[in-house]
Amino acid sequence: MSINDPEIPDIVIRRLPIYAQTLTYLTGEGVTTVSSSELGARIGVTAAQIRRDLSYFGEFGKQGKGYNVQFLLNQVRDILHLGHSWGVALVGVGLLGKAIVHYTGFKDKGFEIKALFDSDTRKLGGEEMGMTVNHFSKIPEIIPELGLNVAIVAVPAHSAQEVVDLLIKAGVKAILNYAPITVQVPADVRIRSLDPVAALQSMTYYLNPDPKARSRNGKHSK
Amino acid sequence: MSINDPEIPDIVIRRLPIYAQTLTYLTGEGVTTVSSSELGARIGVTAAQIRRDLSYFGEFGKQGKGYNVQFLLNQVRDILHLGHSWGVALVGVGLLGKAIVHYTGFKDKGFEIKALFDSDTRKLGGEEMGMTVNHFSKIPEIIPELGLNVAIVAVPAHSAQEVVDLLIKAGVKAILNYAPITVQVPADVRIRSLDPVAALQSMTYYLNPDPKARSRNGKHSK
DNA sequence: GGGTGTGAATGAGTTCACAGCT
DNA sequence: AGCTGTGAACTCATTCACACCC
Repeated sequence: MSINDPEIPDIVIRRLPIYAQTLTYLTGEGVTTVSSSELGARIGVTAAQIRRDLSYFGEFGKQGKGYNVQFLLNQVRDILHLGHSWGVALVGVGLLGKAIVHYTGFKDKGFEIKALFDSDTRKLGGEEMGMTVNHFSKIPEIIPELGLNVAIVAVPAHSAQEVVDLLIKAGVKAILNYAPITVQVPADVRIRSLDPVAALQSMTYYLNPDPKARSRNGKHSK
Repeated sequence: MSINDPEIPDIVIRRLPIYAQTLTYLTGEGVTTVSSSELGARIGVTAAQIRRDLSYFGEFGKQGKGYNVQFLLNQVRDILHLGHSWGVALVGVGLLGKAIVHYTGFKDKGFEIKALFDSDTRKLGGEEMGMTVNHFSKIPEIIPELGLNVAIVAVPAHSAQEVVDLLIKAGVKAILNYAPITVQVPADVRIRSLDPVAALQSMTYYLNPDPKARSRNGKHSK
């Protein structure tokens, strides 16, 4: 029941990292015990949802008491396989790619970038954080060699599908995509896309389209 | 019916930018007409979902024909209020913040960064792309002055809530949050968070926790 | 008393399937 | 013939509400 139960909804899986994150902050604050309603309030979901989500994986709480923060955090981390460091390939070493390589958050959380790829001949052979930049064509060789099955794609939209196809052929099973385009992957490969512009566009729907009018008549203060 | 219909599910709104993006690529390819099944195949959703989503806003297609790509794109852009440029405040000018300022994708898509804020005294008064870096304390003054109601938060987790509170008091109604923490906002404010680590963690659930074993016995090539 | 875990009820979102238009 | 727009059916997700336990 713990190994890859396909009946657990993906939407539940996507909430687990938020639970882990929040539990981590709670340990940092010295909180040892938390109830589903306290945790829910902190995350912005209902207590029932927290309890239902966790119930897919086991019984982690104590009636009348709540959850032991450290214990629950360990459990969630186990479920997500966060116990060891995952090696990651980064494709695309432009402005965004460089910011990603230098961001310490990945390594701190167990995702260590171990190989860099780009197609720009001016970048090839260059170094970032002690790693050589290899051409796309080296993907089929280097990725199996290093045993990587996680990749970050930070290339322009027009080469994203090509890059993703190469990665998948090389054995990658999880892809974080920064390119603003929908990429096709087979069912046994996971992909998540981060598109800041799409996120902004989905919020402007709710905004008054004429901000000048709003600021002029002072309606901006709620 | 076109102005802020609250019965339209947010999940539909969040798909519209993807439709707009895909329709934009289609115009670039010279495609003039598209059916719901073609568009769905491209995006990875069903034809029925496309038709249902669009039906919340009007009747944009022609039976037996499909949708005119340019017309549908214009309609979706109107719905999302993408017709003009939105002024944006950026809070946090660290590595990530700098990458954001220099990324041309925001301006190209109508989100123009017009003010920079940070709390680090070493950065204050400095410039990025011709804009001065102001202290957090200037938020209540500068944001209403420029009439901004969209903001990007790229500060460390520990100051995210404080910054968001300041922004909201200054009139911001839409926030793109890069800090890996859940931030509380009132119901009339929209917030979307981008957390690359959380995205990766939600995928490792599906992966074999021991990649060494996988690469050793060659199971990576499917 | 306080809080979990979970059947049952409800609500939300997706897909079916087809009438109707071109 | 081909494809939209949409009631109706269905599936999936959330919330209710309570037995049970600490």
